[in-house]
Amino acid sequence: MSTIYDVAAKAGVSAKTVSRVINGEPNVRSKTLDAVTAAIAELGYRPSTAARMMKSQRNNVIGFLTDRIVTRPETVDIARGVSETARELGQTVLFMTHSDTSAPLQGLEYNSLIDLNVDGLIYAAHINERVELAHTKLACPTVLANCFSNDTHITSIIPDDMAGGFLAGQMLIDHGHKHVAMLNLDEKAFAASRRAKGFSQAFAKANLPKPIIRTALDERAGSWDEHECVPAVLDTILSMSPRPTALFCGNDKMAMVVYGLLTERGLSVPNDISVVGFDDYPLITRLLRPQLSSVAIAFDEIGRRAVRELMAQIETNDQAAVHTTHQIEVPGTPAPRGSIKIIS
Amino acid sequence: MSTIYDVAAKAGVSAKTVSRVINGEPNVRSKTLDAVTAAIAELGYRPSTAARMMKSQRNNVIGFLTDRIVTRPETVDIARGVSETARELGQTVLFMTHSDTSAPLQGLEYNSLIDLNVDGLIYAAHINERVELAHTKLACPTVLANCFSNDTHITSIIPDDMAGGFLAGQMLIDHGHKHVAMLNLDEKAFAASRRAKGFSQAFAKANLPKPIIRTALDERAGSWDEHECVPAVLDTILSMSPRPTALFCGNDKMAMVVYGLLTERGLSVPNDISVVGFDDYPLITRLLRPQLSSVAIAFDEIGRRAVRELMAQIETNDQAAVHTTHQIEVPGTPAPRGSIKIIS
DNA sequence: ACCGGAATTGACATCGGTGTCAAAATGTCA
DNA sequence: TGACATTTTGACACCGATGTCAATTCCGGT
Repeated sequence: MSTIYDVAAKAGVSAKTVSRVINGEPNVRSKTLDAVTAAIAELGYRPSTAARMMKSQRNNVIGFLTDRIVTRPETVDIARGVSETARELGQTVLFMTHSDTSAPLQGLEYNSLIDLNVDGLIYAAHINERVELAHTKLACPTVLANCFSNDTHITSIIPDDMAGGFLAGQMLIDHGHKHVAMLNLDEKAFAASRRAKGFSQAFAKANLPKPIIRTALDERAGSWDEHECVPAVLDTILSMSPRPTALFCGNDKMAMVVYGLLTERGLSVPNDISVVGFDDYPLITRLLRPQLSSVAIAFDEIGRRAVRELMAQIETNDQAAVHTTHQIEVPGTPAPRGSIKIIS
Repeated sequence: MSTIYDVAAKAGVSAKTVSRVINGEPNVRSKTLDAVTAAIAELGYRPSTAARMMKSQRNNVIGFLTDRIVTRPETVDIARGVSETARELGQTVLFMTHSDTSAPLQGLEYNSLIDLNVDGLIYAAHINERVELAHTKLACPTVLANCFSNDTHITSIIPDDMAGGFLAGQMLIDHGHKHVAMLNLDEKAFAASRRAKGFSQAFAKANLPKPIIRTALDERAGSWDEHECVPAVLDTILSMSPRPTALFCGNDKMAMVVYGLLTERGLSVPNDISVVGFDDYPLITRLLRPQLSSVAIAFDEIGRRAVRELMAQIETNDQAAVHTTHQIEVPGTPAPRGSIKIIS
């Protein structure tokens, strides 16, 4: 690999002048500029990032730390948004996944990122909930994505689950549904409870009866379980009278399970009952028959906002001040499809 | 951030001695060692990677470039394997996704990685097929994951699709199936054709009739299409006599669509017909009812092998030689579940 | 041709480490 | 205790870039 000195020698100028050309500084005679440019092209020269880093202290590298990458479309989409926006802003992203998820901003991977001298860090969780941060003083500017902290100094970008739940409800109301039920995830979880709340609000606002809301939580396992809880709760709902005309599931995965259960019970979607999911995960919503209606959360947009917020922090070099709103909510979009029947 | 000189001053030794301690070099008096260690601890000193990089030329960083990260469980699993193995070997991984997928080892992201001075590079494709490499001379040691090149100098780690297809066939044979059909992806694609070939071989080896193999390819779109092609081809297969007792789908996504189509036609899985997928993508195989039988490809293992091969290359510092086998095939595992009926 | 001020350019120090090699300290044995 | 081998340590150059500031060149105006 050729260095700035090779270029300087070849162009018959000093290293500093080459440096000027590279960085587009003014006050370089056009003849000199041409000679240097030619030498650079001829040698295939690229400035060493290492040396650059050492001087400037700024690396143009931001870290992206996530609690889980596997099977989590949320984090993948956030990562894509981060990656694209970072590219636009001339930043490089260093992706890492926590091996030990017990503490968000600690551990091997966190230290790796700090050691690599990232200018800033984005921490993304696979589920929108509050995280406990051990450090009171962070090692670098930090933005949270899809999770939040009670520390008001830290900016976080989260999906607007309440508005999302509202949209799901509105979608059903728009199709003429009046008596509906929700099959919720763990209602003690932040995101799930907010979705349920928004869902209810849509019906309240339309002066319709309060929807039935049930949780399919396995108390022991701490999560919903497609083998026992969901079938049981589903049967309870189906046996109600009047039977709800539509079912809002806590997320697309649960909706997928519900499709199978309804088929087993001889009920068809949407003729016998309409179904709505949440997340709009294409692998599920597009491949199910009929296609599943859902509410899309723009996780890539969450990633984009996170990068922009982070860069703003890095540039002002002042984490504490500036931000009046330290919690930014990104809205969702309704995606109505064949799984909702129109009731006239 | 404190530097090696701060530590040296605090410990009352020279910078070089501190350097010796950090790198665990021999010939340091234990008293000196203690003093330096204490000073390091007290100052919370961490060596600057930038400065280190500049000297050593080795960064302990490897690049991971992928053609697509979105909705592709394959690449995600490869990434996980890479990430974990790299950690074990003390390497840091720099993840990047191609913005322009036209050429595998070119473009903005490729240059970023090279500029950041990665010691080596892993290129992962979302589909196992041949890639055309523009460079004859690579900028750094490179290993391909889930794709391969005709250049025998380049090591590639790929799934054994043929053996996988064989396993799918064997799984059906073990359950007593004799007349079966395969609903294949694009048969001109490398992976798809190999799966079909392995599938046929299983029946040939068991002296059973050759399975029916059909492609659900939309010629214009260049890929299979769940709205027209799959239903049409499925109907053709279902109207055959004798009707096949089982259906091997080119991948799990197609199997998921087939579930919906069979339900629409009043057929139930597995009582009326058995279904097998490929990839064992948990989101699909576990959530469908009945759970989908599939063949799991250990993509994380592909990632692991890729890192190990890459490190071997970096250490011998000799890309061309050493490797007699430049193409390593990772086998799959059958995952039989409720979607296969036992025929006695 | 000469002068002053602005535009260009280059010498050199610097960033934070590591390699080299010589100097200093220590240990061993007669 | 002195001679010599061995261990331990530090001074200094260097990696490849950029910031500083002084030296040089260029230019128009007299």
